[in-house]
Amino acid sequence: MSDTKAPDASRRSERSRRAIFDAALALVSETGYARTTIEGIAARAGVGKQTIYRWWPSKAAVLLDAFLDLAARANEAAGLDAPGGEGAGEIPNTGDLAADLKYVLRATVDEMNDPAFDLPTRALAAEGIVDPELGARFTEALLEPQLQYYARRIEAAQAAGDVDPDADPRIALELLVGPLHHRWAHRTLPLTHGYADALVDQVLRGLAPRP
Amino acid sequence: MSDTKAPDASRRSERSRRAIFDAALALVSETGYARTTIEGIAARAGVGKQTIYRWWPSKAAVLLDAFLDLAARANEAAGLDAPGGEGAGEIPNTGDLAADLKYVLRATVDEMNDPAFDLPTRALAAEGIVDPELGARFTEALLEPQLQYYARRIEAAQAAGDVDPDADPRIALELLVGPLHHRWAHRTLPLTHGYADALVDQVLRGLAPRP
DNA sequence: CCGCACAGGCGAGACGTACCGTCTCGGCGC
DNA sequence: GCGCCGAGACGGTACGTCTCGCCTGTGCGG
Repeated sequence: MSDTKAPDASRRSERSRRAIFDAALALVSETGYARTTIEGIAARAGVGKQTIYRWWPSKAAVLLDAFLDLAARANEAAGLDAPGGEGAGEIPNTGDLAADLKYVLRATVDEMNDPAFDLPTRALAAEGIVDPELGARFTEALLEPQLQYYARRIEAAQAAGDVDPDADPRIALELLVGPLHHRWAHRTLPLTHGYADALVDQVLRGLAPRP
Repeated sequence: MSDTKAPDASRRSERSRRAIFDAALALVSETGYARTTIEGIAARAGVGKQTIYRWWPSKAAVLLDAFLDLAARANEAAGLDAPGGEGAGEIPNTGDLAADLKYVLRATVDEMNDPAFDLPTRALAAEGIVDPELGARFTEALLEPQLQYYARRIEAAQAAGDVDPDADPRIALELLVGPLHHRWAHRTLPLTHGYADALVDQVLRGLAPRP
């Protein structure tokens, strides 16, 4: 109904799929997203253009899948659930909420300052802002799982009595992540570890249990 | 040195400049930013392509200037001076900080839910995320003046003893604006007046003066 | 203060290039 | 042998540059 024809996924070439991901990520990091073309990806991957058009609706969709594949493989290679990277994992719970959050936010700051992560992420975020469908996939597959880690850590802190049980964990988590993304997106001020720490301290003050 | 040739701005046609702004804004709101082309703007404005390429480096730069021009004229029409935000002005100071902030954040929520504001802003924000030079102009001319309104209102609250004098107004303001932009950009959850209110309440709890 | 001369911005559109998205081939692997 | 594959031709669109005369604002000389 929606598509006039559906390709047979069971006969899909895994070799081509991976080659397209590699080529896409390489071209974006080398020449930038804007100058990366589908024809260029196809040529670099040694693949026919139709093979890309058959499986993806847009250049951004290719890059998103390439990014997800990269994250999945990174997670897998990292063994189990060692935290830190963008594939990331659960937020540590040492019992010191402030320290745990600072650890994670500092890691996020480092990622945002790393061009290898920064450039493709900017391309995807920008496309997602304008294209609701792609943005939904981006949010669902990459952003929201990340946010849930914060939610669970904050709920654990509530259970431990470190955070006001009446506080909304969702708002709390957005208070941590929103300002960081804001500085990153609009480049208003530099992203430093000191900023991450100050942010955590200020937010936590508002989350303290009431007497 | 930077440009091989600099056009003579004193001989510039004001009529063409305005026609280009009008055409750009009309086309973006009618057909969307992605489908808006420089050739289309030129044709709609009754202007040669070269006239656009002579004065602007990119489609996004045209739209940014058109947006700024629109804001400037709106401000002018709104009465006095007070340069800065698109329609905005100084944040009211009724003595009730929470109420004042909720008023402004609710207005921001309304703007973000208004397609006439939402669509072109998304286009500019997306372009600014990817293009540092355009992003800097966007931030400098539109975003930062807006943020300064918050800074001044928060500093006034500090002077009045409603906010901890040790709190950093910059971080405080990002705590208000960051989460809002985050929801807007990534469409994670709906933007409502209730959310704006909850945000203000939570942030203000962390800003209360200490005993 | 006026009118003439001209540099240069103007509308229009031709031009070569790049990439789009579609389509059509054999060929080859599942 | 079905259908995905690599390869690439194809028409279409928009890019950014360029080349026309036309026309207008600026500045000079009277």
